[in-house]
Amino acid sequence: MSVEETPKNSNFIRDIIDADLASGKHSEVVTRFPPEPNGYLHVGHAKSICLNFGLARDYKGRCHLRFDDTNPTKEEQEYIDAIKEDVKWLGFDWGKHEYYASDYFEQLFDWAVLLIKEGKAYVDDQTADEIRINRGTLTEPGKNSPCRNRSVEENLDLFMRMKKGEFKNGERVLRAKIDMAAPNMNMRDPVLYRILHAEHPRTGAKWCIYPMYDYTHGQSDAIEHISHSICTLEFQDHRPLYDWFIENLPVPAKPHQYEFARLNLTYTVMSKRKLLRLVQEKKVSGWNDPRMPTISGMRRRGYPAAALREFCDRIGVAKANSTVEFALLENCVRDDLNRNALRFMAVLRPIKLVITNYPADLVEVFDADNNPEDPNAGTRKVAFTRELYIESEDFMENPPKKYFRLSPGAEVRLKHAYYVTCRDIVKDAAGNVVEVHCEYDPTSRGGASPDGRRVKGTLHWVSASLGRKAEVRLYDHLFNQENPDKVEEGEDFMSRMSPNSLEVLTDSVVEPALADVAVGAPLQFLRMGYFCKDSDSTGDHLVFNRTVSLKDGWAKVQKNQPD
RNA sequence: AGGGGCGUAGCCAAGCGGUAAGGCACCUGCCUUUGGAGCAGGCAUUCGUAGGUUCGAAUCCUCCCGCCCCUGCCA
Repeated sequence: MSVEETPKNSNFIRDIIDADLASGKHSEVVTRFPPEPNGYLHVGHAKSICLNFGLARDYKGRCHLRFDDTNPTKEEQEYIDAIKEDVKWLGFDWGKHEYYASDYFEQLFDWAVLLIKEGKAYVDDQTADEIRINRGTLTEPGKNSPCRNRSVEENLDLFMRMKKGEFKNGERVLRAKIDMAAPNMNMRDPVLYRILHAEHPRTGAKWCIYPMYDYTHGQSDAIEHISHSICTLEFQDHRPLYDWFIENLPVPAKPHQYEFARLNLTYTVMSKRKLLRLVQEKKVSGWNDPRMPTISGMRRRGYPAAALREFCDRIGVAKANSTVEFALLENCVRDDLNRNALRFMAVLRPIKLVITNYPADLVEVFDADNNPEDPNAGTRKVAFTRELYIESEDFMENPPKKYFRLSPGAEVRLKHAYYVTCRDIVKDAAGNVVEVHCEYDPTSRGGASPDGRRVKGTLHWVSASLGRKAEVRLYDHLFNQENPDKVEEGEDFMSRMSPNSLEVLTDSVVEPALADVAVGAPLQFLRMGYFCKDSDSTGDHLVFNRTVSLKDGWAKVQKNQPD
């Protein structure tokens, strides 16, 4: 790279790291991705994963995977397993650096005892309501707890008894003694420990008091010697508290927290709480429903991991709240799939096409390229017969201007095969066209004619007798407006769910070779979009998910035409 | 005057005192056995607003305006 060239992924965090490395403040970069295992990861987490692991990769440092498991009432082993699978699938490797905040419970407890001994923490007997009321408001200072000046001995005794399980949930908490009048609410004697008689996925019944996030995160960073602790904007106000613990405890390192704006995407919601509701209220089939913005949903939908990584690179990292258009994500997906998806022909909504001058018993086999973008992808054989299926939208009895597909008298090319001209149509009693009768030009074999005449329309097709039946699932946005949270008084995002987010086609017909493709492998159904075989497929029932449609130039032509 | 942040094109986003990168979207052409892909071109006289400093300001200073976050024993 030439010196005057700007690094393409420049962002403020890289600037900070460059400065820290140059000044000698740090000699290596150690980051961490710290999910709470209370739900599945979504594309917003992908941004954080790519940022943290990407920094570690580029600066030859390391990135830890650390589960923030301090609240056993919400966390589950299922989520831990799913998170690990998703990070791996995204293409990142934490090596041996898999940690849990719960690994540090003992140390955190000892440090809490130290704070008590130094008069910097106290046990509070107030109820949750009393604590809330006495915290004050944004414009008024809080009131000191009546327990604030307990003796060290009494605090120690009470805290030990909390640990031993002598009190019920909510009866007491341990609080830091900082400043009830601080303008930053986080500094008004924050709670360090609460009593939770709950089984923890990893520590079982060992503890009945659990540390709060604020008391846990920075110290965990320090224990792991994290150099740059990166989190989202809403934690900016917590940074003074993060620093307070680092300054007041004998921690082995002094990590620093930096904040960036979380990802928002149009036409979807991005909070685990809301996604959990969609799952619990059965609005979707599960966390990995292909319509979900979860990493597992996108994987099942057929989004390549590389496309997600590319997306995260392209959106950048900054501090301004922003909402990225879904179209950018789709562009990344198409860009990857165009290069890598194997092409096949599949007729989603079939209508029969009969070639009246083609022998009834003849089967011709043509070579079809598997990927015109990649000569190394080779070719496959496709069988051509007198009766075929074509896409019903590829025939119009009374076509509008610029429609260059099939219509009475019009000639089109059947991809890889022959030119055919529509000579007749057959309708049912209701007047619907059920068959299109054509004549083919034997000299156009392979898809080009000796006279070089121009045939603009090219249609995909599947042999009626040799094709396989298939179910095809078409997906659209889960929500019908860009920002699902922008609702009237008394409504919430659930009221903006789209009724058209899933369309199931049960009469599709596909090339027989599609029976053998692997679940999840990237496919393009010519002219229709990118697809992948779904895990619901069985030996005799094929199911395909539409990953994303192809860009539709015809739709644009129609849109820009008056009438 | 409660505190903390942020305002560069329709959407992201570089830029860090020397005269507005890049991507997506959109628009034009060309090309095409996918109306896909590809190729070429277009798209901010101006950086929330108003002043100031300077030979020179998106970059520095001041005022104002707008938006986001914070009163869990969630993270």
